[in-house]
Amino acid sequence: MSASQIDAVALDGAGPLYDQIRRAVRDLILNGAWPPGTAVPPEHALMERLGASRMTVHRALVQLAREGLITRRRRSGTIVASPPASHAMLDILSIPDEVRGLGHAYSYDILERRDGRALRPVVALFGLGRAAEVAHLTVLHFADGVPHVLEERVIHLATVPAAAQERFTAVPPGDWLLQNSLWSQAEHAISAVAAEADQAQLLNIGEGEPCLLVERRTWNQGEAVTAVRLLYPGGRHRFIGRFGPYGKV
Amino acid sequence: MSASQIDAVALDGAGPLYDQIRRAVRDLILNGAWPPGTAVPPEHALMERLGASRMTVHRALVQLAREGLITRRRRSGTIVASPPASHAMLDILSIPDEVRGLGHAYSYDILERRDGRALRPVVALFGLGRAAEVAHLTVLHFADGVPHVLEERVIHLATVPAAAQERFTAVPPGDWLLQNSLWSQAEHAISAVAAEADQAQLLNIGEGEPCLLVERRTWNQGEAVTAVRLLYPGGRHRFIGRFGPYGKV
DNA sequence: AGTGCTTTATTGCATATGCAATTAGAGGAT
DNA sequence: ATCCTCTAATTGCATATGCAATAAAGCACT
Repeated sequence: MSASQIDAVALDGAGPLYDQIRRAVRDLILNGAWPPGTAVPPEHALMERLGASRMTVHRALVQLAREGLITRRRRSGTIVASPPASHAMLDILSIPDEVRGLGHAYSYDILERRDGRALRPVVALFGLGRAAEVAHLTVLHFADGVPHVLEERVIHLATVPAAAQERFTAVPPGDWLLQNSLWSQAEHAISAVAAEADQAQLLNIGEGEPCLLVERRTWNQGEAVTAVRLLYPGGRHRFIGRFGPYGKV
Repeated sequence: MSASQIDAVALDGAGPLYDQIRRAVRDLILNGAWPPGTAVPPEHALMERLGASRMTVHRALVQLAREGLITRRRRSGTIVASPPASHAMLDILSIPDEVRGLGHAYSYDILERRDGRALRPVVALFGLGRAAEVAHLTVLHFADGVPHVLEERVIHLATVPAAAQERFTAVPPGDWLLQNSLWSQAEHAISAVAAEADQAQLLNIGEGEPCLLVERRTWNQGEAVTAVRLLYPGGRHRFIGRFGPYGKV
């Protein structure tokens, strides 16, 4: 832990001390200053730096650990955790994982790629400026060689400049983005639609057959990152979630 | 707080003391011994009863408050909270609320009701005994008079005996169950299907049109409570959720 | 180099103490 | 009764202290 890292922890004076500490550390993690794997200063160091008692620092860190942002081990210390790759009711962030989890062999094919100015609907989707540079991608994912899901994706190149050079030959764009970009907020919508002719052909189903459509938009600190539409053949897929009265189980 | 209520708090000796206390109180809430609104003993009372220090009791209760099971106010004390009526990404537990939230007038119609022995598929759904008594209900929900969602429901009468007498004239069965039954676990699945002829007619859409199908099963302490299939016309509905890398936002 | 022992840094847990903030309820004044 | 004030019950927060558990790091000996 370098001096600059511990000096970055700064309180804002608002609310209880333990919560100021919790938010200070949380913000350093969420905005990328402390990427996953970074060592969080030990309680004694934070204690000195912040002039708080150890129990107060402890309380803040224990809470962050419960929230999953950090991992703590006796003697080893505290490190920033890797964000979980799956979420709540929909374990669909990584399509390779999803397919392999079902016991199938995974493969994918980039059908089309076009980089350039954002089209009007994309601009509307994110509220971008008219001149925003984006990458448009169409990807078909297979399970045991059978079409599994059709992905149409837009990546905002101003937010993820490295994507302009990336060919996505080894890793599909969704997984690549998980590892090469930060995101702080996402929104998704689920609906049912009838497959259009070209989509039906790609997915090897009949035109008009019901499909699950998952649309997801992702931002980092208010800046657009990516938007994706995933079209699943309805007969073959269902999303399952379990929960209790007070939240996920 | 009667003596019987505080005497019900019992530790199991497993793990940290604060966590034993947390689980003891949590279990009393989840299994219905302390229904919503019940006063939880003040910290001093629990302290004496359990022989723990106030800070330890405090830690357990603060955590339960963060989890949403109890509400605490200075001087007033601590009470058991009402379970939230909506969950995670899918705010679909109360259809009246859902419809009104969209700005429409809500109404519903019980199309059919049949009480008796569970049919074979229902038995399989829940793993019930062959002789289990259930209520089968078909309900159509309207938004501004337009069909909104078709509900097919099964209620396990052994778990919710009061449902046998209830006519569901004032409150639809989903909402009635929320208020008149306990549940500790639920599972739901979302898929896309084509509307069958009779369903399409009820929903006033074309046969074969894509629909979102939400299937939910609910248990209390391992005993089946209810199962429901909700069929939403696909063109008209989408479920939206927002979340961050570490969970719901 | 490896092997086993000891030291020590770090977190986990529980207690005791004190004061602050909130507000229900008691009691008093009108 | 109504309003006001005061009291006291209850939770919220921070500190200080001590010990336990864990495991990394160092060290001694082969």
